[in-house]
Amino acid sequence: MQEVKLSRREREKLRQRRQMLAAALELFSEKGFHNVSMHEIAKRAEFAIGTLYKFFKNKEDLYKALVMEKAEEYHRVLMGVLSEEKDVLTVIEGYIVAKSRLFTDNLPILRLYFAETRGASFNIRAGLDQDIQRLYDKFIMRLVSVLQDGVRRKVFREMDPYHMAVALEGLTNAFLFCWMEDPEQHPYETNVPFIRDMFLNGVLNK
Amino acid sequence: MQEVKLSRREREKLRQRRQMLAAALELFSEKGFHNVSMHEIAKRAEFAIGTLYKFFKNKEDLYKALVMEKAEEYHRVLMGVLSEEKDVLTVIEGYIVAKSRLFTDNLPILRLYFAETRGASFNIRAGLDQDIQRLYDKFIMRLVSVLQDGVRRKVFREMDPYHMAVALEGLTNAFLFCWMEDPEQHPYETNVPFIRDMFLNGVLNK
Amino acid sequence: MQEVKLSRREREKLRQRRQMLAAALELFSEKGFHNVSMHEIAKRAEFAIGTLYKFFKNKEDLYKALVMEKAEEYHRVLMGVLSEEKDVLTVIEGYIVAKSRLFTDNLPILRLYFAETRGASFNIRAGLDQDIQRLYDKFIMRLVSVLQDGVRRKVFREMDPYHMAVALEGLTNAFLFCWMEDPEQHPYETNVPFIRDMFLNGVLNK
Amino acid sequence: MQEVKLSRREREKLRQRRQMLAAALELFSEKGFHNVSMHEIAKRAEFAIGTLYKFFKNKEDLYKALVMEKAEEYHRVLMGVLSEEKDVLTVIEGYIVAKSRLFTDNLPILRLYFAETRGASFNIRAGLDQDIQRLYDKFIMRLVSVLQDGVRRKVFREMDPYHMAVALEGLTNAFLFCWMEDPEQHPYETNVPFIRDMFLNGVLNK
DNA sequence: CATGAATGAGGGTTCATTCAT
DNA sequence: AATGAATGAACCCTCATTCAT
Repeated sequence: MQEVKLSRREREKLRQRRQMLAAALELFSEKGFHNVSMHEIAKRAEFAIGTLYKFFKNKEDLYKALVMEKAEEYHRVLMGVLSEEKDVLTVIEGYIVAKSRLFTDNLPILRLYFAETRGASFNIRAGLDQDIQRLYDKFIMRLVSVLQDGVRRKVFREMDPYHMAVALEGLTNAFLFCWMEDPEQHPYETNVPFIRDMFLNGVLNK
Repeated sequence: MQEVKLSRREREKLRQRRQMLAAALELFSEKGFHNVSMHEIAKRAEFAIGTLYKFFKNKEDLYKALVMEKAEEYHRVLMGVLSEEKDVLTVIEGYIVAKSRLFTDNLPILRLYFAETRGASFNIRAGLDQDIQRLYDKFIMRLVSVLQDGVRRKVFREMDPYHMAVALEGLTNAFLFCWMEDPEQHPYETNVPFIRDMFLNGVLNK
Repeated sequence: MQEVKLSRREREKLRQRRQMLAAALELFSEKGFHNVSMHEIAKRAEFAIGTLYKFFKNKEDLYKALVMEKAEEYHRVLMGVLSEEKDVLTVIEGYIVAKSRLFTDNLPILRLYFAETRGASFNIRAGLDQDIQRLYDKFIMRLVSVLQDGVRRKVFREMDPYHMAVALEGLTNAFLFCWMEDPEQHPYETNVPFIRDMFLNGVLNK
Repeated sequence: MQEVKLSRREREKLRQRRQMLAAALELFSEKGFHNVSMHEIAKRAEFAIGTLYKFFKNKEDLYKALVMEKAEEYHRVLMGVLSEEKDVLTVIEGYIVAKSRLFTDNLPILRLYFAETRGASFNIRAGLDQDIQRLYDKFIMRLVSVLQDGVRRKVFREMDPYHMAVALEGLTNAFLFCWMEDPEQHPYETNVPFIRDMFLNGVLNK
């Protein structure tokens, strides 16, 4: 929508920015934040180092932009799925499928994403943590409300829907981690139904 | 037992080593591997930088020693629990309890532990990854064999025990992460039974 | 000739490089490789340490560049003299004169040069040794062939021309060392004819 | 003579000192002054580092002791030869032979010796230079007086005997350097007569 | 406005030397 | 007297960032 309004100059800028972020993503996911230099990024993106600094005020800022951008994309996709007006079970399955696909399509960013949302996020000083956390909390709240709805409709047992959400997150992440480590051995097609059944067995009203 | 044999000199050495590792753990878990300097660690441990290098031949070695030491301790504890000669359900519950306690008692090291066993560890070049991975693989295999036994005894449904293990890991980790982030909100006492029920509902033979 | 083509930028670069090498030469010849720090060189050359590393990838590289540059210059000059189409005696005398002048004009580099062509250069790990050695070997072979020519033409006695070359080198070096240590006492004007006579008395056909 | 007076304690001390110097010589001549650590020397000599420092107040002192000891030995030997009551020609030949033998027997120390008396002696700060220089000057003066005597006796031409000495030094060193670099190619047996003839042709009265 | 040369703080590491035991 | 653990100054080098062109 708003894209219509962009001048040629602004579009060009955006293209350059994307190019830089893409180069940075490649390098960061290959070698990690601290093992990549700004010069390296500039070179890979085919810009001068000074130009890089015109777009991002420092290395941390670049990193944050990179992770946030992807986090927002994920957020958008997953929130979209959770907001569909379908019955709970379909929504849940849809969520599992969508998340799996997200992983499958974006392997490189995932290490970064998890490095930040989970555990090992001391790479980067504060700030980023909070922004991502906020996004993630919003998402969890949405998931909780979907599950709560399922409880209200007696599709699920009487359980704390927050716990249910945590369980679902744990199950999906665990299998997707397996897939990340060895895609052949743990294919998408086996994981998705297994996660779904495992989850539903734990929560469905008998 | 063997400690009786240690000379005063050796005991002193061990005490120093522990002091250094403790200082390093504090700093690494506060700021991450790359944001901590050897000088900083030496200072916090109250030794000269040269003394630090007498104990650990370089920064990576120190880090590896730190993480491996803890990993081996966890491995020992959890393997012990999984090897008890009790019925499967008791063993599983015992495992959940033990893992919870391990987390509860060792919060600082956990970020490091997860940074290494899970995804985002480009912090350290190879080597460590592999050693820890090997330990973790061994543990998973033990867990798989416990679950497989449960399947054979018809306690559990006919399911791939590896998948079951992944599911159990996913559930425990997810709840323990929650606890890590906000211990008050997600107390140990609520988490353990929830994890257990969630897991068992998914796998028990009806 | 080719200098005409250099852009202002390139000329500036060259000037800086020369400045750094000059500073390094001063310091190295004052205190030796190991007693000079890169910071010291940078400071004396009036550049930041980082700039120094833009030009030379490490300390050894800088040292090697310094020594090789001069070695090549000497090589060029002396080879030139030995290649002139004159009678052997003139060429030999020309060589003695040229070598003396080279010493006289480049006192500081000489200690380095001798440190490398002669004996005591464990300062620097391999590599340089070989490159310089190769250059020096080439030069000696040229000298040998000049002397051999003299033997063929019956100007010199029937002697091993390699031995003659070694003798000539020994004589020139010895006198030039004396001059290096005390230029007043052992002036160029007395040394040159003495070296020539001494050498010729040893080799001339009577 | 004075050794008779040494107590057992003092003899033991001397033995230790020699052991340390021997270890240091091995290491220095293998790797050069700056690439050998005091710990390394202590270890090779099989003493504690502290004991090393009881004998030599610092690394430079150890180095100086090492080089001076050998220098004095050489000095003694060569001065002895030059002081024999024989005719000049025999003395000169004796000197060439003795010097050759000294080289042949003490290859390891030679690189150090030349590093200090010639050219590349910035390894060590002043002090050593002067002491060795003084010794060497004494020796040269002795050589000069031997040669002067030859001139007086009309064995040699009317030449500056100092120049003659320098020439003799240059010739012997050059051939001995060749031998150092490739002992097979430049054997002692060919070098000695060549040096003698070369020198004598330059100086003998016809 | 894009560029990339220049900067220098700060990191990991070594090793000569001291001193309590 | 002999020891060797402990020290910390100083080294080489990297890289995020700035700014004149």
